[in-house]
Amino acid sequence: MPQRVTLAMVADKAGMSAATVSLVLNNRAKELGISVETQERVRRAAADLHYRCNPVARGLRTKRTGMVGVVLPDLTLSFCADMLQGMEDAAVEAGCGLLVRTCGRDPQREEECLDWLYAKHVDAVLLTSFMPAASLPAIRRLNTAGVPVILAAGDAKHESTLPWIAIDDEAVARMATSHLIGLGHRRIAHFLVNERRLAGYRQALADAGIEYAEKLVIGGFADSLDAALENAAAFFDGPWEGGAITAVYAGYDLQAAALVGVATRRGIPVPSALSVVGTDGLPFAAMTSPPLTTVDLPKRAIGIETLRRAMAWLDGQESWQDRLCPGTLLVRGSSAAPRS
Amino acid sequence: MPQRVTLAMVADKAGMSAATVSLVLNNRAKELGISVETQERVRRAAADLHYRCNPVARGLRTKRTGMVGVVLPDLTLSFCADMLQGMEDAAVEAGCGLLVRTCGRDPQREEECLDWLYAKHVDAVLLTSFMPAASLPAIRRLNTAGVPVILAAGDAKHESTLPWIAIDDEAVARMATSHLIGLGHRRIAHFLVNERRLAGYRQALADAGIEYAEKLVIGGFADSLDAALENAAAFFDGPWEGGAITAVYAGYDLQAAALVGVATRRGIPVPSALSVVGTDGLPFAAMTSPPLTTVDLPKRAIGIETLRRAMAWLDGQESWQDRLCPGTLLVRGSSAAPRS
DNA sequence: TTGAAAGCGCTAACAA
DNA sequence: TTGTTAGCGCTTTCAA
Repeated sequence: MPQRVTLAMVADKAGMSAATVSLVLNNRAKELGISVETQERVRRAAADLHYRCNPVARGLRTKRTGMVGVVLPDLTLSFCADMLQGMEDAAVEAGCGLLVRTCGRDPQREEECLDWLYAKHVDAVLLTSFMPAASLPAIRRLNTAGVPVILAAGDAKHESTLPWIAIDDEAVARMATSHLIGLGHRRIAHFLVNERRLAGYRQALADAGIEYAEKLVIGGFADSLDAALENAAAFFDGPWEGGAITAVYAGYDLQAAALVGVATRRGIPVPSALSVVGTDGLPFAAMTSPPLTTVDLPKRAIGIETLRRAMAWLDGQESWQDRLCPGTLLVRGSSAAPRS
Repeated sequence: MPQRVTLAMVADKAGMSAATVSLVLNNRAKELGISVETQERVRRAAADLHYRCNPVARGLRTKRTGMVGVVLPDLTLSFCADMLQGMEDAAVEAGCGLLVRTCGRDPQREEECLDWLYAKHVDAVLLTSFMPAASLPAIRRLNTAGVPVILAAGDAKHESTLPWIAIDDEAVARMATSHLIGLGHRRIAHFLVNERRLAGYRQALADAGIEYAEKLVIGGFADSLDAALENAAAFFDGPWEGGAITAVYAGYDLQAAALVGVATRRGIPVPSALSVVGTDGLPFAAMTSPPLTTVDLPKRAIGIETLRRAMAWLDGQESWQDRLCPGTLLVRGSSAAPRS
């Protein structure tokens, strides 16, 4: 197991002191007026030896590890995985590493993750949380140590106290609902996700002069296919009333897909007897038959944006531009005009 | 921005030397015979001050960063994301961190990722690669520095030269094909994934005394839905011959789902006119109608296993038990006996 | 324009 | 049984 190449070895080979080598390799030659010849010698030696700065030693001095911590609920959710991929894209660009941790939906584990990242001396933390309130103490601990924590696509409740990048849920829901209204639907049910999507749904109705009816709003958020199928079955057995409702803004793709599946199985043709619109843009939304009309969410873009914000903060540009990201309506086969 | 607590501060508070504190906190008190009272004092002080060892400083001394590098093609693929989640599960258990990097299907980027992790001084690397041959130099560089590289669910070609944990593709394909044969199918097409799955498919046929026909094997691996749909269309226009084939072992869920979709659209009932079996156990496989019969792959388990192997290696247990992991047949709606 | 020296926080010989 | 000492490899004044 041969030694890794150190600064001292490069200095030796170049016949320079380690200090000079360090300066040159960190591109501070210009500002300090180091002779071009010296620079050449140093770079040459470094290249010859394939020198790579040891970030551990550097970190000890500079108090910067070049690593950003990421806390996510679950990589198994394609939403999270996509966002993480975005963060990774931006991390490569920024030259930093991503230290990843998952915590399910457990606030206690979330706090543990944050504390663990604190101990690891990451430079910043990107957090996607359903309830950041619970781990506020850990967040504050990080902040106190100078580590920014940025909320990515998280719950809105703490948007005011923490920097964040989020999905414009209201616009997303409005877009989906308006699409259905534009097709001619008037009685549109909504499967609840959160307050903001509900608000968007209501707004779209209001804009079109359609009266809001509470009984058309269906709760019981499903986080598994089985739960979504049950919700769907209950819907057809109840609120749907054999056709009184001609369209559903399902709020999220899992539920939307379940509705399409159950409808098909019950001989209710989609979209002719019932239009269904989801939200998320998950892969399986394109695989149902008919394929799902949905609002694609910019998961990857949010990841990129969040990482960039963190880097900007570390560079001293505290331009805390919190941001709402829009979605994109993908019109596919599950929505159409109601049959008259 | 208050100082973080250091060992020296704990030593001060406990009225002990830093060395002693270090020893106690690293649980080496017993072996060195440090008095119980001293231990108590030290632990108490550490707890009072909320001391957390600085892994950067420790890393500089011990040459261990407590971080494992992970190189994956793309987190957007649920296969990769699931495996990463497994690695994370095991990493938490092992107390180490995961430094994640993606490289697409680009061998050059793969090599860059490996070199980057080398520079970061990770303790081990877990690699999922379609063609590890290309980055063998980078792998050797890591090995030379004492960093093990373990192949997770990768290509088999280099299984002999690198430690690996892989999917038992042959068994998986045999399982899927045998399921169809068991239902009574004799003319079973296969969409190609790799040599081993093909071998498993052939073996199942041979076991049942069914003759292998090359024209039933269909190439053109699809890595996008569109490509898979095209493949499916071509299949129905060609080899299927209006019903000569009663079943397909599609080799991977994306292709299987596309076949089901296209069949449905063309009025070919699944499974009564055509049975379809996939492999992967991807989320969308449960959302097609009918839901897909598939062989679920133990993505998460592979992730766990790979990380554990890496830790075992670092602990000096070089028990290189390379391992083939089996899949699990999930019988759902897309497969049934052929109508006679 | 370059080098010498100190020290980041920790661990591991070696002393005591 | 505990403390002293000497670095790990790097950056950063300060001095030359």
